[in-house]
Amino acid sequence: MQKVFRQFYEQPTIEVARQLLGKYLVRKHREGTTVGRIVETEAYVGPQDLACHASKGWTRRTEVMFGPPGHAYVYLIYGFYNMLNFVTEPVDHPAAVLVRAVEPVQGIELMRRRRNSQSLKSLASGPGKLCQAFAIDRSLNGTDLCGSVICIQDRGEPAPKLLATPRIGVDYAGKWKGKRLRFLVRGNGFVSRA
DNA sequence: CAAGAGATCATCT
DNA sequence: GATGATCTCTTGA
Repeated sequence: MQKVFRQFYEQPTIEVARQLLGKYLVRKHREGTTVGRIVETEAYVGPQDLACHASKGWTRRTEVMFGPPGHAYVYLIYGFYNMLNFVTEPVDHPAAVLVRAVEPVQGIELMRRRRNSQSLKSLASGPGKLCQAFAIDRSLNGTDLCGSVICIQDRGEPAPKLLATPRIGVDYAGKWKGKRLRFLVRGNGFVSRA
């Protein structure tokens, strides 16, 4: 039950994305604490990565990615859904890991209420769903992951078996669209898609 | 079950 | 003024 330190996030983005699988996302909120086991992530590795928002250069939106590692990058997509990312690598290397799915562990009733859904599998099996279940929105952009609002716990379980696939929804990214930068826990039923 | 449409808005051009 | 790192619901078989 060890909180992950900042130096974990400073590693190469792909390493962070892989090592996050099997760790626990902890979100503290006045309504209660929600916890999920991370089962799916995607790496957005830097300015040369055409699928990474930072490939467009520094903007107010991507500012957080240019800062120090171990902070949350949260943005709104399609006018509806928030996406939760963790900033990785040293200052001035803009990169992040998108957290795409978790297996609900604690605060399940709270998640059901927020998601208006009974099915355990649909509570956080996708980046938008996850943010809804964990009450994460743009107001949390820039949150320090070494604080108490959002953090990652290593509960000491051995690294799960992985599967690497192309990332979802980045068809516009040219030669980067086919790169296998999406990582899932093999055989886990809580991923957004097999 | 698969496919398609529609919802809705912050951000950047 | 265009455009998404998505999800849900409806349709039709």
